[in-house]
Amino acid sequence: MSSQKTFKTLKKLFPTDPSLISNQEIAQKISKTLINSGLQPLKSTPSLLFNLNPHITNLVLSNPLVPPLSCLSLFNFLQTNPSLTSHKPNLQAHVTLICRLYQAKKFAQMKIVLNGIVSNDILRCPVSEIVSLAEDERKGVKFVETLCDMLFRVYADNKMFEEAVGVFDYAEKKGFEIEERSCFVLLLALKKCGQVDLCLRFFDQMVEKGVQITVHSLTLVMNELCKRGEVKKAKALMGEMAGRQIKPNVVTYNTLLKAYIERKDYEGVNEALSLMEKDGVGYNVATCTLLIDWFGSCEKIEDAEKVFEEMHERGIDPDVYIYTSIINWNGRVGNMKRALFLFDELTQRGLVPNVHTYGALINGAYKGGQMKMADILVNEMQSKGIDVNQVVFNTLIDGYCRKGMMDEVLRLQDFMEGKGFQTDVFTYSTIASGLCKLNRNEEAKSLLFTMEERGVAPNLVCFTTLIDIFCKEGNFVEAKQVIQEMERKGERPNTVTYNALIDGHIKKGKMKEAHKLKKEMEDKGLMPDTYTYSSLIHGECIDAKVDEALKLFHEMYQRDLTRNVVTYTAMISGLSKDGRTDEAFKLYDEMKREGLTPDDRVYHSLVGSLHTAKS
DNA sequence: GTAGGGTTAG
Repeated sequence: MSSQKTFKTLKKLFPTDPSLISNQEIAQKISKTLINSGLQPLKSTPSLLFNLNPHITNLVLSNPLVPPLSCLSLFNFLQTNPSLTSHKPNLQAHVTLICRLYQAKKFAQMKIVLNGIVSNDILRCPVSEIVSLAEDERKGVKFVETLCDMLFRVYADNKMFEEAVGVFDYAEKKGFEIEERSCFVLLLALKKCGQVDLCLRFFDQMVEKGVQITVHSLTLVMNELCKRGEVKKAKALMGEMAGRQIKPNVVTYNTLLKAYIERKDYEGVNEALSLMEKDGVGYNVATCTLLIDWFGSCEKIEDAEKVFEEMHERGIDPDVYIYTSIINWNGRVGNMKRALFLFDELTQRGLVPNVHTYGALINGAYKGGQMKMADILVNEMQSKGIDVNQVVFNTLIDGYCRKGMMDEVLRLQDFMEGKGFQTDVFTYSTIASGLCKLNRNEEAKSLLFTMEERGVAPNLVCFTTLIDIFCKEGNFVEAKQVIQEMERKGERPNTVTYNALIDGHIKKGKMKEAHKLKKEMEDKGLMPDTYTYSSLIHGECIDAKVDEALKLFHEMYQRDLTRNVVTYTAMISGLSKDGRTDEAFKLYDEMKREGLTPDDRVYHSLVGSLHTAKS
């Protein structure tokens, strides 16, 4: 008897014993079942799958008569059924199924199967291996290209960045194109994971390899450059890309504007705005919000209000973001009446205030010492179902710090921790500065010194507070040590830090050292601000160097720095003491024209000057 | 798909 005959006889004798049937036949049987009745019979009669092996699985999956989605069902069943662990689909099965799904244009499912490969330690393999398994299927170049693109995205989604770049390199070498859209997915994932270096490097690679960059990728990268302080580079990149016909849009300009605004770079802001105009890029509501922030931070609330007003003329609808911003700046300058009016207006417009909006109002109320109003707002917010969050707690703590109610502060801190919020870096610096205001410097210092042991790393503000304390004590050696320590920890002194140093030196009569510090900060690219100048003007006036003070006073004008009550007071009293009464009164008028309210010190100086006036 | 809102230091 031939072996074939024996086989047939045996098959007749034992028709249900699948071990004696060829792979081909088993595959046929499973395929037919799938075609005619779907997965259900295989589920209810698992014995049909007992003799399954990788070859059979692959035969079924590649059978063009079995619908791709039926293949997928079988695949998933094998993958998840605990009694079939020995039949889990292998790499070839994955790739075969991917080919079938591609033909059926089931791209989302394709991606899920690919995801199964890359997230499985046993199946994961170089892209070339997947491609070579797929190429056997002879589906053409377009398929392999799509496969690479998709694999690239799947790696990006899984934060497997090196692997993603590996696919990019492979595709590039093979002459395949990875879509810009996919590249953007990687850039975004890298950004979200804080992998900024890799993000910037990959963008360079995209440019180098001729990926057709879009304004979205460009803007994302510019934003990352700005965030790490490389604003010039961001601007240059924008110019370079404009040369390649990639035109910046309103979002790109907003990104740049934000960077300049954060740096208080007056020239930068104006340059960005005029570039927008030149390019014919109109403002949107985000641009207006940025401008309100810009004017607000320059203490130019009227200009901020003008932006808000003109927005309507430009046909831009306000949203809750911009309302929150304008409410915030009004609250900060103590105009709670206007802030509350705007709050009503936003509600009437059908906009819904959120925790940010209430936060701005509450902050304004506390800053203006209106504790009752603040408490009412906190209750109102909660009654609307908006919970007090970490920021609002810190705002409340700051409010009580400003009132010097330190017992209440500690009670709030306990309460906040009881609610599951951490005492964070804001809480620490707020309490420390509260203690300073009460001249409890030693307690403030010890709080700032010990916060790290309590698990919160001090930041620039904390270090600056500490430096300020030492400077006020005239302890410049300790202050320098703090600077060294903060720099070791990667925090660079900013304008406020320098202001603390400058003011400390001035108070000890060290004008020369103060000017040296101003030069040093400018060399580091830090902009002296209203505080820097006010301190220096005050120092020069005390030194009776009124002309030096006036020089600084005019320098402020050239730099478009706002002169506040403190600046004017220092200058007016300097002129008065020197007997230059006319000039003093002229400044007094100018100050009032600027909308500033002179305080008692100004009057005192002016009256004093009338007695010492030079004849 | 990229950008804008509330908290801390003088």
